[in-house]
Amino acid sequence: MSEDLASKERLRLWLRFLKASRAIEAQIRDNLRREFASTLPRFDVMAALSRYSDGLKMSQLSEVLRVSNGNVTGIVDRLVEDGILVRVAVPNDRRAWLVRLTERGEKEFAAQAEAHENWINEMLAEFGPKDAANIAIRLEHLEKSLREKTL
Amino acid sequence: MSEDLASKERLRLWLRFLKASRAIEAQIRDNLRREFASTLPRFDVMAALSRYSDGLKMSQLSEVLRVSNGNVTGIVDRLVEDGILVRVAVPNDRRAWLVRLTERGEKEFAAQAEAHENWINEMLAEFGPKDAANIAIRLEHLEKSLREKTL
DNA sequence: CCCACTTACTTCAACCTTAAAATATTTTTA
DNA sequence: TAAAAATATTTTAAGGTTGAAGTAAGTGGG
Repeated sequence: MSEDLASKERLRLWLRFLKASRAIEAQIRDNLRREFASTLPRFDVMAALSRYSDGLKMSQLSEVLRVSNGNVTGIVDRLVEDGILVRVAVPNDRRAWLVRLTERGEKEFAAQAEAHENWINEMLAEFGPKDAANIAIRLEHLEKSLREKTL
Repeated sequence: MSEDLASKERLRLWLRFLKASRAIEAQIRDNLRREFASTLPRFDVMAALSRYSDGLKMSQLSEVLRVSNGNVTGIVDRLVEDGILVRVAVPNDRRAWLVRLTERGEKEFAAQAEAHENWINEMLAEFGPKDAANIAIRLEHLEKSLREKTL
């Protein structure tokens, strides 16, 4: 089983994949910290909410981000403290909260998102638009097949 | 700047890339937890040390893994408690420690590494050996160019 | 109506992570 | 050689992450 050559090549692929992914992520974290005094998880929450202007319930947010409920609680707590988000009560269900970007949060996210796109554009400069599109589609397939396997 | 189409394609590529990478990583973490009651950072430390049978100094370990010094301290502490690693004093330098796998640590790592290779092999089954090799090389370039940019 | 079940969210304990400060030791320099 | 600088590591504070346990509120069958 472990002398299978294809298996070794796939392992090698994964190790490269992980290394590249971590390098890019580290750069983004660093930039967010230095230029916006923020973090990637905070950015992720803002990005998710920017796509839902009506807001999301806590559970929907953790679903979208694929992280645990308790995790979202902590990040949202801090973003609310900072005036980036608001929690709004949901009519007819006193258990649930709707979370939305504040006006200030929207402005802040717009600035961060533009910078973020530029960082990526520079880091992935060696990929032409066609290459980028092709690989993106391939990765989409991979991610989908993984999701099916994990059902 | 942000209406550049290539930029949008690269951003899309990065988001797919990150999603796939996180999905694979999550699966590995889950498997490590369930089958070995362990974690990915612990696995990474063991993997690094398995390539250096003479051991590594703490600073070398954090260099190889590209994580902070303090981080390595905590993970190694726990692995030492569990009998997976030993800290050995370095002659002529009382500041430094050499960290090595114990015999038990080596056996434990061998078992985990084999399982790990099999998990990857299944998850990346849709990549043939040639594809895997090609993409791996491409990612190696990417990672190298990122490292140069960050110098 | 009420008791069991489910749902929405928070809290908790343990671990991971970082940057910055602290400690201890070695090396360099004045 | 004493003081300063550099090196090796740990500690600390703040945040992120999870699974599991806890709290509160809605839902439904008997």
